Amino acid sequence: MGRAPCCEKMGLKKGPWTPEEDRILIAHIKKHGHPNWRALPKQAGLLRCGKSCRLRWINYLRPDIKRGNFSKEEEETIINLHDMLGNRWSAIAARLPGRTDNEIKNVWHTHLKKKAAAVLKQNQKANNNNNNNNNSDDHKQNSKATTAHDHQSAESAMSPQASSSSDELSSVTTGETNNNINSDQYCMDKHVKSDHEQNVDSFESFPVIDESFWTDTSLSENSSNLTSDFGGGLNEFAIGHHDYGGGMDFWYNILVTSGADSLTLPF
DNA sequence: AATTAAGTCAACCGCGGTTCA
DNA sequence: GTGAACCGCGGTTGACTTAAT
Repeated sequence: MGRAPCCEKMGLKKGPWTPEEDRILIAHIKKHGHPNWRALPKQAGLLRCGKSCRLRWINYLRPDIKRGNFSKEEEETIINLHDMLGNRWSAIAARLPGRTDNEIKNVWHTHLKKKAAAVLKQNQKANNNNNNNNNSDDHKQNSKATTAHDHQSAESAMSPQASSSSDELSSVTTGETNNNINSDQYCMDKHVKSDHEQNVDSFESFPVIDESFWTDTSLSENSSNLTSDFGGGLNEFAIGHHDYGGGMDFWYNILVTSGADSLTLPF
């Protein structure tokens, strides 16, 4: 199927935006919104393609953009989420209010990748020491490492908090959320899991879950119980909406069932 | 002070998914 | 059912800035 070019190249401007262009774009969106990005530049009198306008608005001009350096909490959140989600920048950005996927992507490639690699190196060193001291732990470590994010390259699977067990998955959230989740909320997750604690071992032998398994928040946003046939030894999974209130709408549990067994993983 | 290398980040490109006629 | 149009995403580029020599 032939695809029309995203915009007519003739006469359209490229490169950095001028303050005047910004002003025009902001004024137009304030007045008319952006129901159709392709038509917008023409209506606004901008010599840009719709794509360029959209990008400029999303990444720079939107009023709810948070500018400035990333906090330590935000950086840790990105590392943890990247460990879980891989390069799904928009999904990561959805959990960091005011930050854009582009900004997060840049910060990852410039700062955090190295940081995470250093942590990995440290962990590997520590693991080696542990292995030398106690070889009987090997099996447990390895089986626990076989989780949903295990498909990540070594480069991305760095975080000690998020990568070692499902307990720690529950700590992966935004800096904002970290501030909001108190120990009781953690207990909620842990309690759910402890009900199934005796089942955990049997789930450790599950096949690696492909990245496509993870659903976007937008998908599960409106469904408190999204269930599906999963196959590959799993009969069903469900994504449950954790309503903590106070901005915690993006917190989910994942229920995985296999035969009579089931396990709820906080997400 | 001049040059080069490394780091940063805004913007572009191309692709896949979705919608609609 | 098909194809065109559109949107959103992730990868990449390249201009600019800063640090090192």
